[in-house]
Amino acid sequence: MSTVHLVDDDEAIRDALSWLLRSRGIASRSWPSAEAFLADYDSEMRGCLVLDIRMEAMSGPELFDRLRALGCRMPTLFLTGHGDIPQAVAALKNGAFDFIEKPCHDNRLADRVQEALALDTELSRREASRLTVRERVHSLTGREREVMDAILAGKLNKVIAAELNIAMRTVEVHRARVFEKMGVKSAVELAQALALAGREE
Amino acid sequence: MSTVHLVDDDEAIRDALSWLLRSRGIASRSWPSAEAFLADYDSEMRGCLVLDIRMEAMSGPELFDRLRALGCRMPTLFLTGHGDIPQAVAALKNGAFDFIEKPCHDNRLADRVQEALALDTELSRREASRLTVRERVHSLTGREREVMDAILAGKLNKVIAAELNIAMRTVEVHRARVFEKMGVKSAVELAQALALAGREE
DNA sequence: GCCGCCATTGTGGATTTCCGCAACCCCGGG
DNA sequence: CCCGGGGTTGCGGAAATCCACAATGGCGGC
Repeated sequence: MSTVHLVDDDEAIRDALSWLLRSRGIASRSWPSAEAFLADYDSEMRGCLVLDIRMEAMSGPELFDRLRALGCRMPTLFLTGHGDIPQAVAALKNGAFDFIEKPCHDNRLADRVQEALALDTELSRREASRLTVRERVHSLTGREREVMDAILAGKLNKVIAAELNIAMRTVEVHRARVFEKMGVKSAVELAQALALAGREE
Repeated sequence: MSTVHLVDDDEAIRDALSWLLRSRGIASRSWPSAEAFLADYDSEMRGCLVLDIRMEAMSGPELFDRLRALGCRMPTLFLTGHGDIPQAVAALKNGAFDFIEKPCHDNRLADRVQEALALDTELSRREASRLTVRERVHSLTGREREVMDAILAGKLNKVIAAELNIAMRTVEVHRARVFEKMGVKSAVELAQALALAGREE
């Protein structure tokens, strides 16, 4: 699953890199162009990206932007032979994981790739738990969501009842169902679950 | 308060930049060397840093590292005449706000400076609230902290009492004092206050 | 030795929360 | 027309929280 996705139009480089990675026990797959990769891209892909900056037709940064637009969040390393500073700055500020000049020490590159893979693993874990919470929130009915918001605002059931113009008993029922659907046992856990899932990107 | 702190060993550049900023209504102050700035540095300073990369004696990045070690978190823009990519990459990965080559469009630089100032304002706000929470936590006695942790773990008073081998009444007292000292009225608010202050850096 | 802070506990009552049991209304499908 | 889901409500009781009032003991500092 955790794979290095290599996009470079120079076959010699693709081969050299995939060999280097294999020697470290890292799986990789290569594409000769941005277009080719886009055609194969699947949001389930896990691992990291290693993109050449200059390629015929679509460039590495452009591919990166397209992938981001598609929701891809894999850590991305850019490789360049003749890059300039604005390019590097733009890439990093756009969220690239690294920007490396060719040629470079094999070890340095492989190390960074490994860090990128580790980061992806971590990000995937967080993304998964965030997704779980989102799904659960989505499974709530409208009324339940209203009640949940009020609970998170620290309001007492009686206050919530007054605000929504319903009986306290009804609030209790919604409250119980919110806890049940969200998989928590108390308001504190609910707050923490949402805080963890909502923030910290 | 919000001031641009300019460090460059070229007086002409210092003058040009401070003039440019003044024309935008932005206050600035200049230093001719990293050492001079360090001597004046005060952790209360607010605003952003604009550092020249290459200077006699201490370089911009080195100054940046020293300041970080001192707790300075002001957004930092690096200016360079002859920088290379690894330098730019290293600076940004170290948390620099931007890395700009001289010469550059005045507008571009001034715009970025303004963004940096805005970021500092936002960071200062968050830092302040985080500090408040930390102080409050610090004002808790040992027992109160233990009880607070248990509350955040969603435990019932009776359970907490059993774990700490004390009467439930005592837990209630601690609980009340925790809420009071932390400035919240419910466990939910407590959880949220800590979640906001602890995470999201 | 007295004072203040911290930790501790008890009593008793007002308030809230949590729940099982039972219902009713409305509405969109099959 | 019956069924299911969503929203609603009542009753009543067990359990928990919240609090005012009251009090004891230890410990470090003046």
